[in-house]
Amino acid sequence: MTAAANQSGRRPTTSRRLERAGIRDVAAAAGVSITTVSDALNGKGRLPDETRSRVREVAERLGYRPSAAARTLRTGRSGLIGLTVTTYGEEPFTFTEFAYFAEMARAATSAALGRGYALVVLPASSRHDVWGNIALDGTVVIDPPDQDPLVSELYRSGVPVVSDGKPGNCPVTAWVDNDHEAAVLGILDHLSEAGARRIGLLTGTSTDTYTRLSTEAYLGWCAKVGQEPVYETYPAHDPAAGAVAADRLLARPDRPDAVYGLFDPNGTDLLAAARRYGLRVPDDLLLVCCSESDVYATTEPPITTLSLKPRRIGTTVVNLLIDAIEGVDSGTGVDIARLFPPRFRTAGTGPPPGTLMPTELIVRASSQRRSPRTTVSPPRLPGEV
Amino acid sequence: MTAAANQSGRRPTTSRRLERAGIRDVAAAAGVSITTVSDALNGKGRLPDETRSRVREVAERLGYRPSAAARTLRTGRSGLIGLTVTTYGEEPFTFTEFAYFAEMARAATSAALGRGYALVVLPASSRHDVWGNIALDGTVVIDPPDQDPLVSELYRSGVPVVSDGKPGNCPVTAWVDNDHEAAVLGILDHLSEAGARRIGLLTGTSTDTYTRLSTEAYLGWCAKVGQEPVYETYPAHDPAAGAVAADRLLARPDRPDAVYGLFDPNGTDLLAAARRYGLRVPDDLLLVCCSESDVYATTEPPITTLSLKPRRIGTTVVNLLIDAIEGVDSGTGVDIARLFPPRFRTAGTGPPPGTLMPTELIVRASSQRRSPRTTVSPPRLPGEV
DNA sequence: CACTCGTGGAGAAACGTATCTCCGAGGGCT
DNA sequence: AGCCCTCGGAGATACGTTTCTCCACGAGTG
Repeated sequence: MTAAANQSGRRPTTSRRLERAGIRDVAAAAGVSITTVSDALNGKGRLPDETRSRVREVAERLGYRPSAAARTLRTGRSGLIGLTVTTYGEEPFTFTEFAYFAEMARAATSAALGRGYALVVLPASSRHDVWGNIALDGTVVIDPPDQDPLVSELYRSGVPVVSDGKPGNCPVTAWVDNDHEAAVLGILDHLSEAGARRIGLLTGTSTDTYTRLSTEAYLGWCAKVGQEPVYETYPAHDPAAGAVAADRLLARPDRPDAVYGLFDPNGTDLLAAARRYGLRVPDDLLLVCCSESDVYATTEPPITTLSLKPRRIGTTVVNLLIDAIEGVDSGTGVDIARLFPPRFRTAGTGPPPGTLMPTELIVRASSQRRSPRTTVSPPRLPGEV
Repeated sequence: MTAAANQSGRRPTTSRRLERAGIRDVAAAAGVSITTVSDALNGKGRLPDETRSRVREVAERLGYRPSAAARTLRTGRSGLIGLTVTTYGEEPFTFTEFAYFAEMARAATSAALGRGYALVVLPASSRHDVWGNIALDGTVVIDPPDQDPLVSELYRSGVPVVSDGKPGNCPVTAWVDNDHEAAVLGILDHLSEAGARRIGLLTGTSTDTYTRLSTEAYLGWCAKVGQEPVYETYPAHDPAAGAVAADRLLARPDRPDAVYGLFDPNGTDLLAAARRYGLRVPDDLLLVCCSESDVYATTEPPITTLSLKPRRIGTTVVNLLIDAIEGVDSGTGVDIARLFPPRFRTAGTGPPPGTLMPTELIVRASSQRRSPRTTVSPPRLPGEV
């Protein structure tokens, strides 16, 4: 083996530490060329099965593991996909803080792995330039703000970017988002049907697409049905502010008789606020909030939630991204037409193709006037089954 | 520029597509050698500040981004750390399913990023060999089972491995774990002091360290105080089985008057089972379960939980791993003595160094006989703030 | 004057793979 | 007999860094 290695003209160093076997060593041991080894292991080239299996066996015996770094350098593919959330905060890294992110990230990871890619979770910015140190085939960006410099930088360096959340003004390869307008309108209609006369909204101050589109849909609906808008805003990343805003909303003189909260904790906050003001849910106040958490199935009363189906989003985003990565290939650009079937594409010329995904309203007691008699805090009597 | 590139003797191809600027291009544009560029950008070598800044400026102007792949190939460092959970299931990828994993992974990610590394979440196994395709500087393994082939393989190929959970028979570089024995004994004592006469245990069937050590501690305690063990086991990854096991435990003729549940959902399951059997908590049944979820702060009654402090674990694991990675350096092995101060090392000769971290018992109403009168569902009176 | 020594920097060898090009040897066909 | 075609495989190059080695040169120094 040493002879073979030297014969191939390298490792002139005297101190032969134990090193991982390279493709050269396999070639020498199998008595073939490097090309043959590469072809045999990767199933390329034209080789008789006998040679192929022999090479494979030798490689196995030597414990040969191809160097991912070398392969990446050569092929330009790393099999790595970045996942980042840019909007919410910097360091504390709110990932998995909200159930939405956790679910979405999990689905994305699974989808990526299913296609042979791995996910790297990255912050929008960090002290060390981690981004520059990692070879990424593409990036998934969650909720990019307008003019996100990170996205622009990535796009400029040729890395495909697919965003979760319709991008405001970022040049992304593609995007996926829920149909927020339809979702909000659906909820408002649902609440109206349940008897709501004045529907309030608990929304955020940030400018991300979700907040913006949802709020706009609400305002538009108000204008259409002739209701005066009743809403409170707060910085969505501040949990304490949410409770305060919920309180404010219910303290208004024009107190709504139904509220939709855009963020996950709004449900409990609104419920608590309602209790403070002596409002019974759903009798005096109808409640819906957007959340992926199943704790709302067991609150008192259970709260109707809007699910954004983060699993579907995560899966779709990753698949779109990988399609783009593998489509870039040798051509000068992406064959977008093939990647995104028209049925899912928004009409338009220049802007990147987007996919709108439906949401799901999980109707529970909190938004039904005539609900199966959910008593407020039923004190179950000690007794038998 | 093209002239410069050709002058350096490459790119004989006629079709000059737009390519990312390489270090050569920067060198040519700045009128220095490649070495100088590399040194200037990496702050190595001996260069006058003037040269350094000039090179930096040229690189900036050209939008030069060093190739992570090439750097990795050359240096043998990728800046990537694998994170994997081997025990629980295969495909569904239970990550972030339990709050423990989510918290731990988040802390690990943060800690890694803080030191310039990124985390890659990987499954114990997948169809595509993702492991082989990624250059990993090290790996964090959560709860490795005995004789984990993955860990062995990693260790054999020289990748440092630090495990969360004391490894049974795996050759890891280091490990971190909670002091499960102390935790269980503490809980049992706590329950005894609260008046428990017969303490039951809800535990798992799997052989991971956590389950094993906890169960052994329980059995040992029973033997010591002379109580007959009362416990039920179930496959921890099956949520439905947990409810059934909880029911079994409370249906026994030798029904315990206090129960400790080893897994996150046990609290709600036990609570539900207690209701079914008409047992009041904590009056008829004391309850403690191990969980990171804060829903137990708002259950009826609030349930005492044991927190494994996953954030601390995640941070420690990653720091230990990076210490090992950066300690391996050029020497033949790790300078372990320097990395792990004696105060945290378990005594022993051969086995890998381990760190035991404390847990925290969050005492709530469910484990206190004389609790501050937590009324069942206090109906707050309608009124003002 | 010969010498060392520090400064600033250039050259070139890896790192380990994938792949493009090319080549020899048979074998069948005309 | 000459020619082409396919099979099986070898050689060499490029991917883009980092880093080891070495060199030129000017200034002190004995």
